[in-house]
Amino acid sequence: MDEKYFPEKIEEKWQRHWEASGAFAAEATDARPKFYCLEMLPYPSGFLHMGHVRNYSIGDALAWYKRLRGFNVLHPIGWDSFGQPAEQAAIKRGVNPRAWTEENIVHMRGQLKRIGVSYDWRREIAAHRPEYYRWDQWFFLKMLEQGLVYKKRSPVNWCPQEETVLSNEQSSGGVCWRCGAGVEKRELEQWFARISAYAEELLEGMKEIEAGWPERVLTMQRNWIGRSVGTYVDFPIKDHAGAQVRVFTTRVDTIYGATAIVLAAEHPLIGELLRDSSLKADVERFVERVRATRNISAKLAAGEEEEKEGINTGLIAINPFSNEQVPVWVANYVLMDYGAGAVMSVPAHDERDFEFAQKYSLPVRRVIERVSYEQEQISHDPDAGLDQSAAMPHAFTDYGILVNSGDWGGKLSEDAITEMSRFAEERGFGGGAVTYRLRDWGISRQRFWGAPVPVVYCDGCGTVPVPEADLPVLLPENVELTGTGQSPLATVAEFVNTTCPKCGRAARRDTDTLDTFVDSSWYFFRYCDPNNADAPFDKEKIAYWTPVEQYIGGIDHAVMHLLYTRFWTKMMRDIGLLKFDEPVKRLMTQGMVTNIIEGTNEWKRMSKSRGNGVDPDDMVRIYGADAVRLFILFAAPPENELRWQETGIDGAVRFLRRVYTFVWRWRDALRDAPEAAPEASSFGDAARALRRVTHQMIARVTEDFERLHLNVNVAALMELSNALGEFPATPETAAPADLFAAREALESLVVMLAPFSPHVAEEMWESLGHEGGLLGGDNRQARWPVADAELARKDELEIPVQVNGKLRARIPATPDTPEDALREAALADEKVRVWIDGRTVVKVIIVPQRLVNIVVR
RNA sequence: GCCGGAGUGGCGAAAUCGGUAUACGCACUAGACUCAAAAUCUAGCGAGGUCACACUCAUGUCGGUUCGAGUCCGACCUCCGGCACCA
Repeated sequence: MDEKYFPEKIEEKWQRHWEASGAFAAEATDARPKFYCLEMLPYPSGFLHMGHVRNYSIGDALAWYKRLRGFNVLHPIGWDSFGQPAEQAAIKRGVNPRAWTEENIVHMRGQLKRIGVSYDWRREIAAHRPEYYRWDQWFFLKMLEQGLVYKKRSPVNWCPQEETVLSNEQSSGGVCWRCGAGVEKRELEQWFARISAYAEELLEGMKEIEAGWPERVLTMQRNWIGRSVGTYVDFPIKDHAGAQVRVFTTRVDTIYGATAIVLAAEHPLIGELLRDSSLKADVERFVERVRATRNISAKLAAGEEEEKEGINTGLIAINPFSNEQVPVWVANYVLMDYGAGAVMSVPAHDERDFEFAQKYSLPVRRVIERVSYEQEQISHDPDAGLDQSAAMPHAFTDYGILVNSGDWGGKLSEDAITEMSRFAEERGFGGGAVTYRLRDWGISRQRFWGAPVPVVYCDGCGTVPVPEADLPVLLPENVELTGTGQSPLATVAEFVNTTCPKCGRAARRDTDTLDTFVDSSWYFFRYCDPNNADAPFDKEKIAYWTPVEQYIGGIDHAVMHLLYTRFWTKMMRDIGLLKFDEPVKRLMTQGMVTNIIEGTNEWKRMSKSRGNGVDPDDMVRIYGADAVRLFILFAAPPENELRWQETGIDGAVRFLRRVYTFVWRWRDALRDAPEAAPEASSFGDAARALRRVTHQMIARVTEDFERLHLNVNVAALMELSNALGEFPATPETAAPADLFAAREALESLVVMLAPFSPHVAEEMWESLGHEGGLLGGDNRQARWPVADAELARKDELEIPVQVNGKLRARIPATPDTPEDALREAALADEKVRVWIDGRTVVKVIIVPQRLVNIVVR
């Protein structure tokens, strides 16, 4: 140990020590309790940014804490190394995506090591390596076998910028999740994973993780799944024997108000039923126009709503409840892929139908009234007192009481919905139904830099899965990438042309690759057994390590990665690979790291293009990794936005330097400190006070670690350091009991500092006379200090005294002062007397060890 | 529009249960050391009020419950995030 704190020297030394001693290596054979601490794996863009540093500092603090508490901690890292940026770099700059990716990984791995994150580097994985992606392909085949993956032609989201299909989750809000371009609709044949089959379970499963996941992530997933309970009703079509239109509604109670049936433009019945109609041409022209405008959702992205447009098909549907005849329309506001692709239009009770009816002068018929006293009275004669001629200014969408609804009049909406639904079922023209907004996950991409879809097309045998033994289907080298919107693999004859695994004749390979979110859906299972060549992982090993105790990452994956991985886990359970339902017990979503944009007062996420980025390497060079990490964890609670202010790092450096100086000053004297705690009576007031703070802070840091209140933890460490600074004994004059108290405080401080600033903590620990490091080779033990509640207890208290809830005085007491004595002392206090003299004391409330409140009148 | 979350000093923030509001840090001010600066150390730092006390006010606003509310309940305001023709 040098006299002065030189981070660069210390940090290099301990990084080497950790690597050489395997300090962070974990095995599934360990007898200690396990803890799986996971951070979202980075995309190897080439450079670590402050958001990464924050993410990994949070995870690392927890990993260190758990290790020091005696847990066997799995803390791995890897690379989400397939994906667009590599391909874009290839197209724009002609680089080789594999070489580009590998170089980036090398650079970023170096950066991570310089920050000193405690990963078990032996477990490092990268999605773009065949040893990894062959298992993506393996899962694909398993799912194909189970019918959980299928191919279908349908309108899909197309990013014109990246020239590929996107899933619904990746085009949420009408824009590409990565590049922000407005997404178009295209009709294409694509592979889908049947996530919708798990909609109910994904919703139900949230109960299990509710306590450990942030409310907003659960809410976002709940909304995304979009469960909706309603009724479907079949409307027969007049003059077309057997033909009928199915509609879905959550408000079957309003069905007597239906004045039209409205179909989505893509509805299959349109072509079928209009064959002989004179309106055929008009309707078809309209349908074409709607489809064309749907291709551009940039408007949608801007939050604009399209104007409702429709056309009457001339067809007539019959309301099975009222037998009324209503016209069948086609309109742009009805979506084909939700519910039944058709709705009953009830202008009086639905805003959208109302707007549509206004435009096309469709009748508005009120069938629900607000429940009021008057309505109660007329409920025997439901249609009495209704002014049907009165124009409604807008739709009435609340529940209420049915009117003008045949035999159902007078019923409350809630009851009518249940009863009418049952009625429809009994009569065979409908029934209760649950629909979900969640649609299947499109997993094929027209891109090069991904895992090839392991499927072969044969003229004789059709679609043939690649046999497991032939995996991996290798991504070819040296492919020219032009970015034309075609799957680049289609241009590689040696790749495309193959033989059919079934009949052996010439056949063609599928030229799409898998969504990178497939890679990230199961990567943390692979960490448990990263080199397995026979299976994605050994079942026993993942049974030991998973589920993940704590997952840490950005909120941006709330309904992408975090939904897919839950689905993937359930799928793996169903094919017998594991035995639980939810992969992640606790989730923490860290806040953004922002920096001010020069010349403004706007704080925005750090980014190179905005010019407000801060390079972690620079910060480490100037302040040291320990100070940077400490500052990041101290500056704000982990889930809040963190505004980058470099003056704050100075504070962190000052604190580390102060602690370092304490160690330097005391280290020699402490060698003479007694091993065991001396008699209680031998401690002086100052030593007792120091021990009190020490044990109070141990208790606080330990509790707050469980809640990840890391910023408060750092504050507690600073308080402990302040207490050490105020300790009047000096190394030269200290009595044995003083030395004991000082060592206890200093060692507790050093150990508790390790999760935040591990290098300097190791250095100080060594300097205090300990060998082998904090996680010590053969000497693996739980070094986290244990709080002694007795020692933490104050022996002299100042009890606040309130009069009518207002603070008026403080009286001295001890923890065992009896209540009677407290009451007496409070009532006798001079300052209190001023407020109670001449009044009647009604009662005195005493909260033991906390306060006295005198109630007077 | 619907669904979530949050409003506390100049700033980042703290306050398991309702029990001394503002811990810890940053910035700032003054002092010590120094020829000087930096670094370090010491002290101060919610607002009003006072020589100093006392006292009054203060956790977005208004009301309620309670001996006592940053914390619980009701209404409202503002900000942030998500979804968005989902029938």
